[in-house]
Amino acid sequence: MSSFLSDKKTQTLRQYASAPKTPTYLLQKQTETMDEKQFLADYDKRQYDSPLLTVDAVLFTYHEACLKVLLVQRSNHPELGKWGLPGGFVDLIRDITLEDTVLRKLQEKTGIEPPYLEQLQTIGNAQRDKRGWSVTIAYTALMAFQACYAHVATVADAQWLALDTVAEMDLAFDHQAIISLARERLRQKALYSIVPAYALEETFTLPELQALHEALIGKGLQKKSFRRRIEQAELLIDTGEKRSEGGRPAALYKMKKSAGNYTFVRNLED
Amino acid sequence: MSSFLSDKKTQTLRQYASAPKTPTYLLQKQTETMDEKQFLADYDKRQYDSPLLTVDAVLFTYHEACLKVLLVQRSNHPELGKWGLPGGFVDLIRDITLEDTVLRKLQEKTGIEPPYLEQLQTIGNAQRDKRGWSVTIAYTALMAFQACYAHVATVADAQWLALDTVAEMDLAFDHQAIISLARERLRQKALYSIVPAYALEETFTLPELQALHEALIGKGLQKKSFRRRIEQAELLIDTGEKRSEGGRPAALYKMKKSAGNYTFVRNLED
DNA sequence: TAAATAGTGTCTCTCAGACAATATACG
DNA sequence: CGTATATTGTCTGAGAGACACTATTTA
Repeated sequence: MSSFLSDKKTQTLRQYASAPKTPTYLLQKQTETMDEKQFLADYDKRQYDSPLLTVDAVLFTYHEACLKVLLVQRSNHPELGKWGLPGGFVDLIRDITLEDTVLRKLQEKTGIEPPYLEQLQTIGNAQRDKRGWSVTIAYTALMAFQACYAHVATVADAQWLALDTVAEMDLAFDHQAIISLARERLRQKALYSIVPAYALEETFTLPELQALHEALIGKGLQKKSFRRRIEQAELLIDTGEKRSEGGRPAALYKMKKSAGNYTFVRNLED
Repeated sequence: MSSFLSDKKTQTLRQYASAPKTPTYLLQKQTETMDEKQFLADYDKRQYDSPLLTVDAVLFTYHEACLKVLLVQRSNHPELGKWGLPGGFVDLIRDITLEDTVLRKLQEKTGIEPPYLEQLQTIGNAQRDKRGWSVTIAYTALMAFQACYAHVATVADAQWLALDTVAEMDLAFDHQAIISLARERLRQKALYSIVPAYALEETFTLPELQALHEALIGKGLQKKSFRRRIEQAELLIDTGEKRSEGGRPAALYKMKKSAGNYTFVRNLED
């Protein structure tokens, strides 16, 4: 606490080191607010040439034993006609945060807000967009296929595409690389969390969740190990319902509120 | 592969769905390049009001049994006089990537490039800067204290401050929160990697590294466990040198090239 | 009953935690 | 030698991997 006070003192002193000898406590309030008001009034951020700023989302889902990602076909230059990630510009009036921007864009395409949204990475350089220096803040999102299928079907330029298919396509900008990055990060999460469960319906079976993790990790997992760790961490609630897939019916679970934040201390084998 | 081709076809067809009946393969090349050229010529990104974009770095080091962060005192409005993170605007001419921007800013203050630099998080909202909608791409960086001490001493507005001291200060913008975020992330890394080692000199002892991890985690660690996992993963090179701290001299190690990327499958206790 | 899918029992092996024991400096 | 710090030995326990076994459904 004493270090705090002495730091504040240093701060104030340095700030007005070369100012006239008026008592600091008077000078401070006045000049500070005046100067700042003046500054903000004069300030026009357009005088600084700044990079183009966009927000993009890699929205995954799992449907019919297949990882899919939502793409939209570009209706504007540049890269007109190519498929790419849903995204766009920040609306300085309507959006309060960057998440608002992503959610708004995803809402337009899917009709709903994804239950999982996390910032992935910001990519910015001089070459990724022909218009010049450009920055995109990329997000990873997960949602159930059924929850938005009807709405997506009504949006002419939006479509769920299997990841394997997407890998062969010529996407806009560096969106192919961004998808790879998102997938790799999600693969990691599959090793130490059950975050991928957000790509399933609200209730799901354990074999279903395991299959999703296996698809992400690219390798089979031991049923026993998979169940054991989830049971011990008490991440799921047994709904009591069952779902049959031709054999013994499987128990239907839903996630506990905080299940997405839980991380196992020990990873699954890579 | 066939799905790839059919996708491309869809793409082209959709793109010119309402265009005249000229053969597509002719029409495509022409109109596409023409339109795009025109578009890029007309394009002036300043016509779109976009958020203010900055880059900031949380640069940590470990010196005298103490975690420190490099802060600079602001010499401009807004928040003039307050201490904050080193950072600034992208130089659209000189910087090719966002990393260039951070490295340039850190170079100015420390005289060197940090051996560890990783994107932390991008924070963007309407309130964090009085000038309006503002976005900062925050990075975490680590470097040795000695490597830059001399240069930092020559920079009047830059200073290493202990994290405990910083926690009590009134920093510019949301920099306090960004530092917390960076610290928390580094704490996590201390549980499953030896990334914190980049905050030490190029050669260091194991007790030294352990002390750093303990400072980050906020809890004592078992010497044996700590050494064992590092030895088994073969992350360090024994330089053969020793350093004495009053008792038995400790072996001096340096990191292998890829040691920073290694993650243990099993975390230390939280 | 056979096939299919779900779920369990149990052994092994790896590795972190605990802590005692030993090693090598300096005064 | 006594003190300080570094390094090792070794036991315990948690939890993942392997895989065989049991359970519950449909055809």
